[in-house]
Amino acid sequence: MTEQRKVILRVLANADDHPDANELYHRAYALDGSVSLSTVYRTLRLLADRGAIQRHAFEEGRARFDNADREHHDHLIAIDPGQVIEFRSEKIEELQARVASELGYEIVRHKLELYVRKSRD
Amino acid sequence: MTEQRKVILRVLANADDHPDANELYHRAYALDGSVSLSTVYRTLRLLADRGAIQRHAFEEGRARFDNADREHHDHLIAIDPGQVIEFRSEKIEELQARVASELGYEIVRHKLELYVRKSRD
DNA sequence: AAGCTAATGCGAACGAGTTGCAACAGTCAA
DNA sequence: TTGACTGTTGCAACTCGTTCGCATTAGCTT
Ligand SMILES: [Mn+2]
Ligand SMILES: [Mn+2]
Ligand SMILES: [Zn+2]
Ligand SMILES: [Zn+2]
Repeated sequence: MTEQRKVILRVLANADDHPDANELYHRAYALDGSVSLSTVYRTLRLLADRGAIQRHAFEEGRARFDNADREHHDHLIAIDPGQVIEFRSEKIEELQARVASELGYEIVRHKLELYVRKSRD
Repeated sequence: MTEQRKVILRVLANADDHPDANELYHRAYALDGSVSLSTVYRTLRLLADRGAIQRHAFEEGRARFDNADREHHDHLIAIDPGQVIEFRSEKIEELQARVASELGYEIVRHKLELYVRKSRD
């Protein structure tokens, strides 16, 4: 376990938003100037492959990351400010499983993203 | 309306899968050698901005396109062969709206993708 | 302390998509 | 038929997030 990985892991653990690789790099670099962007990318890939963190590809190119070991949840993305809100609907999860099952499949993973704006009423 | 756009539109209309830009380029080029990849990209963006076609970003980088004027549906993606199956669940749509509404938002668009494998039983 | 392995920083390469630009095609008015 | 105007094209060069090759280095194990 190298120093760089420790720092990146610490930054990830303390993140309560959904930072992208570059943002994580800057936060890590602020704590330890020996962290490079390459290593951030490599570490993120490693952790995502192991399932230790979650990689999301919202609608804007770069990937954003969810810190470790959270229970499953889906995302509601406010379009104007780009804010990401988490939610979980047991009923939706259940219905998804039913849809898949009726077609002869079982769900391995899924992605549900609601792009929203504040409702005016 | 140029010849190139006519060809690209024809290819799109005849596509019953979810081809990416490069695949659409090859299909169009086969019909008319004067179609370039740039024009395919430009035409796809134009059509997507107008809402005439749908752009999807499944989990593999490049965008895939749904041909025109279909009613809304979501996707079930079989992992092994990469096959894409369409479905629509009125109940899920409804629950999504409710979740958003309870948080003070209204849905502008959403993305629901189920990554599945054939269930063995 | 030596040796081995795995991880690092750097810069170059990648791939999907976009863009600047000069050539070109349609459209319409004279 | 000509000419001018406008929008579209192909091509090559670019962008941007991410990955890779490689020589160097850090961290274990002995
Ligand atoms: Mn999240
Ligand atoms: Mn579809
Ligand atoms: Zn879910
Ligand atoms: Zn839907």
